[in-house]
Amino acid sequence: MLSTGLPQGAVPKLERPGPLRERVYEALLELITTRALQPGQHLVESELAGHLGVSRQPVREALQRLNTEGWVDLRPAQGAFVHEPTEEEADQLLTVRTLLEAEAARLAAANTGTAGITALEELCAKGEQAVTDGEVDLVVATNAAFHAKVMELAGNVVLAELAGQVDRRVRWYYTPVARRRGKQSWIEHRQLIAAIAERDERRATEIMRAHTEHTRETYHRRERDA
Amino acid sequence: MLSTGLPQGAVPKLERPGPLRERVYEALLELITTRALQPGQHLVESELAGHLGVSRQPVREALQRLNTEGWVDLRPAQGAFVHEPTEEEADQLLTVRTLLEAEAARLAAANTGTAGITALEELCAKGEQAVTDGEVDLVVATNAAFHAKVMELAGNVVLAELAGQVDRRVRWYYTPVARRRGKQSWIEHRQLIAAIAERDERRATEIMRAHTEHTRETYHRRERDA
DNA sequence: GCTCAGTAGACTGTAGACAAAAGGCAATCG
DNA sequence: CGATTGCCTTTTGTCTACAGTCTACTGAGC
Repeated sequence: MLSTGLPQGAVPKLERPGPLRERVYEALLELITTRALQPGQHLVESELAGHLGVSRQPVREALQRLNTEGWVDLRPAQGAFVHEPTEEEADQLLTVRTLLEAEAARLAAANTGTAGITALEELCAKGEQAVTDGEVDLVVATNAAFHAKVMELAGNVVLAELAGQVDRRVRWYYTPVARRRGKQSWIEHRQLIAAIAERDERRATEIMRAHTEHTRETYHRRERDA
Repeated sequence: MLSTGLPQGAVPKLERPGPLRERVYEALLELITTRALQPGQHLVESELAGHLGVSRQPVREALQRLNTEGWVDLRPAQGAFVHEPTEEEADQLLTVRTLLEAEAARLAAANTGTAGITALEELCAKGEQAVTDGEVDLVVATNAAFHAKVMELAGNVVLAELAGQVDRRVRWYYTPVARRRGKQSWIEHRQLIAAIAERDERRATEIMRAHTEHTRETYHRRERDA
């Protein structure tokens, strides 16, 4: 037992910077997803290293990880290039996402208690408020949080990890789309919550499947309009 | 046009050693999956480096990749440890595998032509032969090849990549199990081929789902027997 | 005899240096 | 004038060295 009078939560383990490669990884991912680094662009290690104020090594390690996760292509003896998404790949990725999210919805319906329902409703309310306020960035963030919460309630760590990666890439490809469908999206979220609350696995699966499929449709509609 | 009289296929691009980190990665993965490196074991970089005849750097990079793929746990400032699979994790992994394989079966049913069917039948025949001959290792390898072929016929690269990783880990956890169910497994494979040939997506999905679920049951039965 | 502080060892995290390979450019030969 | 070949620059791939940190052991004090 600690004899100090310090409250437990107040000293959260002496915040340490964490491995440098992690921070470089985060930074690069941020730069890629925000389009600061454009698809196809050649990433030079020494350049990035100088720009971030670290040596080449952490940059290398971050690039390797980004490579295995599909964000950059690492051509041997030539360097790293920001991955260029193709139509086909985006479609395939969305198919997988639909699959994972639908399963998460099913598991969430099977496991979730009242506490989880409440949390989902709060996120939903927050998102709807953001839509009416027209705060686009907040809408997107809350949407991501909502899906993450469903994934958490599913209680499958492996599934969550995979879905996390797929989701982030999908969001990268479909950024312009996400901003288009605000209101309808949250109506569907409400339906999903209802299905989970009633522990109706089949309905939760179907609603989530339809929900993510709508994103695909919106994308293709945008394609035709453009 | 080349004016040399060299036959095109005879010089297959001058097989090059490939990046060192790749080979280290392959080597370590082999050592882990074959249980030469046991779960929980502490992997010291310099030790591995000396053993493989390379410097620490490629070993580091290989370990990082193994970490992101879930084979080793990388505790900060302490080193790499071979991941110790838990009951829960194995179960979750199997759930995800069922999901991915079932979807692959569905897509394969939607896309596959006669050529693909033939290839599957050949693999199936090979597997059945191996079962009757009692060549356990060949059975396992052919089984993996069969599933990989289905995944290829599905034509979804993203799905294939995810499934490849999940499959390999599942096979690691369930190695003892895989050797138990030989004959029944290939009967189910035959049913799957029939469903794909008839382009019956729903039936293909269900057969594959049942097929992978049987693995889980066999595992739990083994648990009780032990 | 037990606990705790101090110290030594080992390992990782990071930086810097060197060698090898690939691509581009210019000069030269047909 | 065009194609080819050789050189040069740039960038990666690998190795070695150093600093920070954690662990485990030893010895002294209670």
